[in-house]
Amino acid sequence: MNEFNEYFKSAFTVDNIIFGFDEGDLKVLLINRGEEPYKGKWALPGYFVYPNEDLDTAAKRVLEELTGLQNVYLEQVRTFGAVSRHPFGRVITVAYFSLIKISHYNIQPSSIAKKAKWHSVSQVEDLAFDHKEILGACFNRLKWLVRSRPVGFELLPPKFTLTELQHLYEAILETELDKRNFRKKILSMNLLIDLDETQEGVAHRPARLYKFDKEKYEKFLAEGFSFELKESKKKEKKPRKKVRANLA
Amino acid sequence: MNEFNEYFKSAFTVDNIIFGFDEGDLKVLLINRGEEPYKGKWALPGYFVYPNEDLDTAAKRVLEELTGLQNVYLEQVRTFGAVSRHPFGRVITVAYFSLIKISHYNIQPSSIAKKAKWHSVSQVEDLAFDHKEILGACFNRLKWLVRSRPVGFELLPPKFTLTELQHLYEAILETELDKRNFRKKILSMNLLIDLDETQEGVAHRPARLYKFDKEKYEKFLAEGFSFELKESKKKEKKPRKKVRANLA
DNA sequence: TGGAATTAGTGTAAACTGTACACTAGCTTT
DNA sequence: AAAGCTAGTGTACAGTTTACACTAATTCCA
Repeated sequence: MNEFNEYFKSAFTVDNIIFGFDEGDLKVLLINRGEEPYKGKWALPGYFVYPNEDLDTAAKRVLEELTGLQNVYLEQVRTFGAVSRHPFGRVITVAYFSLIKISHYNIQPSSIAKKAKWHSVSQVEDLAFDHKEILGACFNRLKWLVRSRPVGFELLPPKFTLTELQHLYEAILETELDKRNFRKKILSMNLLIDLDETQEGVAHRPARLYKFDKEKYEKFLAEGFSFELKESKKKEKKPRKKVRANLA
Repeated sequence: MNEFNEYFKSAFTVDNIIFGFDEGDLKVLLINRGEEPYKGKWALPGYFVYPNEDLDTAAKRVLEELTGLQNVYLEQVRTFGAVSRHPFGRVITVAYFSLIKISHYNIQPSSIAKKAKWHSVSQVEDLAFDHKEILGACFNRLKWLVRSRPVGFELLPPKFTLTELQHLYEAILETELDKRNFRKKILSMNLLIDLDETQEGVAHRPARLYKFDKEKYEKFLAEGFSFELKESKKKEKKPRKKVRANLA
């Protein structure tokens, strides 16, 4: 297999876009570049893939070195490999994103982590390389994902209010949602556990706290449910005969 | 930038899964491997990415060498890079798929193309490497895609009947569809041009022929319409005030 | 040549889902 | 005790999806 290394000798990396949610805003962790090219610019966290390391493993390593976090939601998005995307040579990058609970994030002692800072996704401009495009692709995938599966919880603290959850969806989808319809829909998934607790220290009526029923969700997944946000656990109303599937 | 080539020196390839539609069945073009490893097994078409070649370009090259076709629908799906996916060394592969009109395909004179053969997607078993998994990922993406955008036409000849179109959707979605509902939905997209022609040489009532209105579709896309299959061109019924977006 | 065979083509009603919309409840602050 | 703030709740209408069965047009064959 000596043709290996003849055709492709360039650098191979992963970028791991780290999303968080804070102050009602979707955030992304960016690194201030300390070296050329693009010295001083903000860039997405990433690193080379080691020869004996799977891609997912490399992405997790990037995350952990930056945040100390493990067991985090991770999604591969797309691979960017335009010939001239790096001015110093050919670099091919597999883009991932991670969803973390920003409250669990502690700045790490590594030199790279010290250069990291949260930015509002909506205000990011002018990143190094083609990182703006990569961020856009990841953000779009996240938008799609949040409509398809209950991943929003990955970004919230374990206990949250429905209003917080709604603000999260609004931040990701970049739209306003109707409060009553949102609650109806979310509660109809039957994946929230009402903790029978309320907020404390707020200067108004305190809201109920909920947590995500991860066990139930994973049971559903294991049973092969596709689990769109659409699906509602209805109680066997009129079981009308269904012989054929239909579109959309 | 001498760190290049220190971390990652392995092979970098694209696979391009070529889908076609024939005899009411979704087909995939597979190559019979003439060499180790997996000699004699069926495999997905793919090749190394050249150093000065974009990923999409490499995928198009793979397609063209095999089929002679250009300007074909191409979609990047996912990158496969498990350490041990190739027994002879580290190989990272970006998986693409292409949708071609099988009637336009002519066997090419190259030696590789002579080893290519169409297989029913539903009957594929036991491919080389992790190609079964790659095929599965591409097929799933195609399923999603066909519900989101009118790409099915890429797989049909320029003139087709509604029944042919329905069979295509059924093959991709692996389900039966209701004839009347399917027609209603497809026609409500307003993207089919009724050619005022009918089939010839069939032993029953001939069906009307349609073609896909590509110009109209591209105009919509350019205007930023998301264009889900769901969208129907309704004629401004009761324009009820809408102040807020809602979920799903 | 007429009837059998085959596929094309068509509408409606009921169920379900999505959307718009406004008031009361409960807590804190002054 | 009133003002300020956010939580929490239901209903009606519009739109979409689904189930379902007969007539129409052509060829084939006896």
